[in-house]
Amino acid sequence: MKFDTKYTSDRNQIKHVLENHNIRPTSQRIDIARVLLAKPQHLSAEEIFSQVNKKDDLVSKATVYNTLNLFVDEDLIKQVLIDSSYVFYDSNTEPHHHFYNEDTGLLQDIDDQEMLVRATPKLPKDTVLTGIDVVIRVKNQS
Amino acid sequence: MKFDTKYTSDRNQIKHVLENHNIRPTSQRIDIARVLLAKPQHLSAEEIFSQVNKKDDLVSKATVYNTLNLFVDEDLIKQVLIDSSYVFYDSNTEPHHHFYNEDTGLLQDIDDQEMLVRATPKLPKDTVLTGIDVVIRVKNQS
DNA sequence: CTGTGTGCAAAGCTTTTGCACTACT
DNA sequence: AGTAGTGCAAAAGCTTTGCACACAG
Repeated sequence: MKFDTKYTSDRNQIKHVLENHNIRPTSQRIDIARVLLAKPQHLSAEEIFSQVNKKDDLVSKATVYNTLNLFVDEDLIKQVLIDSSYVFYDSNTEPHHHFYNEDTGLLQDIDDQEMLVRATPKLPKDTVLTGIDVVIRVKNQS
Repeated sequence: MKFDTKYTSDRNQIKHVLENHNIRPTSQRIDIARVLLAKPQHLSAEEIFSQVNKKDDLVSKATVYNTLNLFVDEDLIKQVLIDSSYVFYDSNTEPHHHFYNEDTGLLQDIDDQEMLVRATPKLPKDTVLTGIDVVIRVKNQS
């Protein structure tokens, strides 16, 4: 698979990425996207908030949350649910799954080629598939 | 597989179930377990809180949360993470996976025999498996 | 009587809402 | 000038903490 060109720190490229996802590129949104799109990564809302406001207080927490929800709705990023009230935002929107280390809190992608899910259950009546989330939980060898 | 005998509404049986899981059977804990163990089901903390306090206010919200965490730690129930800040507590602790209907919010078990997961990725170095969570998201046919 | 365990009010989080403001048309 | 979109303070909601009380040894 070709490397997705959306990863960048260039404000102008980010502006185009946002526009491609039907998101008006305001300065707050560019600041937030700039943190997320620096590379494929998993960040919590809190981490994004503090990275965005590293220099000065530029963007409020409410805006960070609302913007992340917007990005998720527009398929720019994905939510990954790991732990009761701990949500990660994943800049990689390709279908993929995760390792979660319960000791360290580290979240790690599972290489697509290594993961084979034969999920063949009949869906409930009159429903269509929207996604499959797999989290493999591990802990450190004691 | 034999039907798990832990499902019951009998206070005395519940007392024994709690003791088998190293949980002191106080009246609050029996009230909470009684709601969960009535049958295999998925309930949110809020639903459990209101069912427990249906008649009078018997158990505080803090105690409901702390008790649910205790039950999870002692493997009496399982947490299922579905949606940003929506945690279900599942009285079925057998390994199994879930359908989640995004339109209705309904959470449904996937029959073990219908679900075949060939998860063969190499675990991260020096870690051991603790669990695999699969959530298949569906929506109503439009 | 002492030490461990328990329940819950209050505190501390995380997330959403409602509204003043902005900026396109 | 009107209307849709935006950002954020304040509100709401969820979960944990810390401590007074209860209970077992």
